[in-house]
Amino acid sequence: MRPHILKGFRDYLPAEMLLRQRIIGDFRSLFERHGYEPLDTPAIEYIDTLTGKAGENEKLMYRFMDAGEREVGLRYDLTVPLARVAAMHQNDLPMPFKRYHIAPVWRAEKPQRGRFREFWQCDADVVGSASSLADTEHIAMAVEAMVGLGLPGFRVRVNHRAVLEGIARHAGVPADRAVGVYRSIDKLDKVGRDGVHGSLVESGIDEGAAGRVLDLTSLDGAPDHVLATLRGRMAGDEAVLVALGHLEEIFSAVGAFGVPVARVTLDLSLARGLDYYTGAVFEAVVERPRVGSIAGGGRYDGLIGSMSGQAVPATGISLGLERIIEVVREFELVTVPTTTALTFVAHVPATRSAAIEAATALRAATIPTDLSLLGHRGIGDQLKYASRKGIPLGVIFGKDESDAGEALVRDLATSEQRRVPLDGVVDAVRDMLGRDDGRVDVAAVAAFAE
RNA sequence: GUGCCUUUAGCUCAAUCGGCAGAGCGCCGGUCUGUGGAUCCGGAGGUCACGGGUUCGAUCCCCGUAAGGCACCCCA
Repeated sequence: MRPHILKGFRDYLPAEMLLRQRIIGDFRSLFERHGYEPLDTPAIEYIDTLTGKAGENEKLMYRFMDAGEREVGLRYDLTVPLARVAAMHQNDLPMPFKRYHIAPVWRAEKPQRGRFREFWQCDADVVGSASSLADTEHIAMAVEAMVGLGLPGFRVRVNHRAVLEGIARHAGVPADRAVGVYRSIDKLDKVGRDGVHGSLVESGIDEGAAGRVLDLTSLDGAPDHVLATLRGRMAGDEAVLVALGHLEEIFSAVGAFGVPVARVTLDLSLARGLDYYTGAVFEAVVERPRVGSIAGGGRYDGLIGSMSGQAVPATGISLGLERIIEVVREFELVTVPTTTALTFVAHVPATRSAAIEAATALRAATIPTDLSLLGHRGIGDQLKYASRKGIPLGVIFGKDESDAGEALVRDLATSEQRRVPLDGVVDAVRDMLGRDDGRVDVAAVAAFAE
């Protein structure tokens, strides 16, 4: 049988893994810095748990029967499993419960750049708080994640489901047509006013309603100004006024988190697909490369209650690892070492024991050390191998030095070399690594001023 | 899921208007007699994605499959 890999699934070779792990590590520390706790859940859930939440997207769900005739599915996102956990463990989780979850999810999409059938999401959610502060913190964390990596040109668009519903209602769109309307106006960016108008009319919305929807959703300007305008137009619609209040709180508080405020915009055309959203929704996008949204999220106050029977408010954000990596690659924002070792211990047959002992001492000192497996070949070949792998330092056990109870510590990039006694190897290595530990080198962060 | 494009050595790409496929880089070996990334010499490696068809003969034409990509749909 010839080796094969499924469409939309990938192997991650070491060079790729080192970059992925670096970024995952960044996100994990970001989440923990904000007081979120780790959670993991099974890849597979009962199909009942997964269905009825994501609307039309469910056609992309991997579902099958397990060997015990149970109908199961691969998780489609990390939010539904969280809701299940929250519903099952309510009494064990002090509310508000803040958790992060970094793990793969599966969707049977047609693959494209930045779009895979197996991909990783990095989620942070708060369960048990209806406060807009939770939503704001998530937006701020998304911005911080992107600023931290130096992503140029990203924007976070923010909207509110109830505002969207209010707009449709005020425009005179029949309730059963509202979802189609959201879908159309979501493309405002892409197809423009005329395009949206056309598709609205085509879907059976009358000209007047289509015009009113467009007038409201394309309101432009500073968020507080737009929100004030909407307040005037929607006076008397209590649900909308409450929602507008939430948006006002978000926009007035986000600056205090230290994020560049210009990156966060109110966009009344933003709809977002997943059916479970009930409140504020957000999405982060970049113009280049064209990989769609790189993060998204929102409030879903009804989801947990649909499983436990007890209403629990919740909100969260999801960072799309693969798409963010696409941007990082496009602009070469992060360089990671090509290998894990910082030193390479070379030796010849006569010095093998001394080399093993030195490697053991280096490892005990927590310096990642590659003990040469090429001791039967010349020192030159061994150093060639080490430098090809990108290991910064070589520790060389030649016959002469070894007889004198010494070894050579060599900087493989500059060829600078020190002869040190055996018990001084660890210190010499530490010292030479100190100047350039060969590790992370984050490129200069792009300017975010606007 | 729909439409279109792509698929030649490990990588990036040539060529053959249907007649036994090439380069650069990389890789392996040697040279350079304890230490490399240079030079020089030599070498391995391709069922031209896979399966069928047309043809005396197909990598090149036709059909199908797979993977990658673009648009749509949707989305991280």
